[in-house]
Amino acid sequence: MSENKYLSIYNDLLSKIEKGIFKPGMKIPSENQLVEQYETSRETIRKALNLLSEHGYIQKIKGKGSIVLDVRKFDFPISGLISFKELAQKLGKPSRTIVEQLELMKPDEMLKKHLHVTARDDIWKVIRVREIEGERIILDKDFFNKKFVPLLSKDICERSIYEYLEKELQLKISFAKKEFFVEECTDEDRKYLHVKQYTHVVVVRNYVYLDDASLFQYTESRHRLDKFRFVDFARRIHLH
Amino acid sequence: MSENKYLSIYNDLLSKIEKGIFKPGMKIPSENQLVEQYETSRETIRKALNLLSEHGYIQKIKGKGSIVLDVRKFDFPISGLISFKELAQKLGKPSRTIVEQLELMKPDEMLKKHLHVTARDDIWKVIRVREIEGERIILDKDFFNKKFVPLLSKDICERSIYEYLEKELQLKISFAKKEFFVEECTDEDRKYLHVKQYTHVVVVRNYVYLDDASLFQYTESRHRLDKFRFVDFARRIHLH
DNA sequence: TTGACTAACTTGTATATACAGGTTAAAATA
DNA sequence: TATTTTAACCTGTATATACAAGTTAGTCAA
Repeated sequence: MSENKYLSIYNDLLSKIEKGIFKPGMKIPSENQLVEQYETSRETIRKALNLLSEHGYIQKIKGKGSIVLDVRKFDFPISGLISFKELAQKLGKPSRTIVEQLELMKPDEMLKKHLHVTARDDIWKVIRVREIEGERIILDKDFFNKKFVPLLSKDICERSIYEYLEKELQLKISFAKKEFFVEECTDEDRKYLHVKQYTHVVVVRNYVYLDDASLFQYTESRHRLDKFRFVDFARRIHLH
Repeated sequence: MSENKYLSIYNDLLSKIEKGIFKPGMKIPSENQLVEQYETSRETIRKALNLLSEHGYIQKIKGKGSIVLDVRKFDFPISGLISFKELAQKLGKPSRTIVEQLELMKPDEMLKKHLHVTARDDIWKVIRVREIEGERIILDKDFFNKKFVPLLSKDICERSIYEYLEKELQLKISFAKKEFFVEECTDEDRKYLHVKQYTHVVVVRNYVYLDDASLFQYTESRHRLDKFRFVDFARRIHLH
């Protein structure tokens, strides 16, 4: 599958945790045992285990071993970089994406600021509504610099833009910065979303960067208050 | 300072980024140059650089080097494990902590569920209000298992519980899981916070774990809508 | 029986080496 | 001059070794 040894070991162990072969509270095999199982060196095993640890799947305890953490209660991984399609698949709820707008435009002041572009650049603007169990919950406004994304179609936007960007265009999405806050409903929110009686929406500003640290996408994701949920895992660094 | 080589290098490079000695967009010295500067091995340098990369301070580019990312626009690090005291210091705004309640109690059903305790356990309950620039913005409800925290005082709660736990009790706080959502204001919210006209609050459930993966603290942090802000950094894993 | 010690495990850190593969600029060639 | 090649960098991965330090269970002695 993967030509990368430690990543494929990470993936293998992760799937064993997700499938429940390794259960929460349980010890996974020691580093030396894994060295034998995967026929590799200890450092390679440690790279895989450290990734699991950083992402909150295991806890390493010096002298004892690694135990599996309980992730089931936190099975809503908006944290990290995951597309709506991937998320919807994990949730297992009937969901749908409706493309409301798709056009090439010149950047306004807001975009010049958020997407670091000039008036000469062309920008793809995509407005999509995410429907979960028949309710219009999320309004996604995506902006791409045409320099990185020459062509977009309604069909691509309905399926998964990420899949298109990574598989077709071979863009290497590397990291994202997210900013969360709450804002009053705009007319646009009321137009596209079923906001019910709510006066506010949760806004997630998402800045997505490529491999070479160039900003190529800005997304504003507007969530209906009552349906918003976000989960985060963080480790504390002790300087000792 | 630190007896740990790669962590002290991480810290040193981090402070150079924060002080602006290494500026955003700039290349930091190559791994081999850092090997000479710090008189250590390349793997040790790489451990420090990988930490910086995971935390969003630098971007490593194969064949080229590592460039400093722009963190100034994201200078509100609620992400990660940071106490209110540490946060307030970074913000540089006048802030105050008011202890509204401090008592030893038996767990109710909610706590039995969230703190994984039995009816026999004693629980410290701390209710504090965080005031920023004179406004009551955040309501923190902390619950500690007495097994881990034998004694608490009003004085400790006003200063920093974390500092007390880590420095005095030598507890090793290791990781936390956070859950964000929006909820309708309760009477308690209205009693303790200046909620203004708002009908909802942002709730952050915080589960804090020690070194050995034991859950020792549950916190419910209730933020006034308009003042809530959260920032997140995430990297995408490519299986290649 | 109790307590101290020891041996055999565990993970954590530091080092060295080798090679793969991306980047860049200078040197060689057409 | 324009293009190709090469050499010297850069980071990424994989391996091996050594020792530090925490945990555990069994052994031995008081």
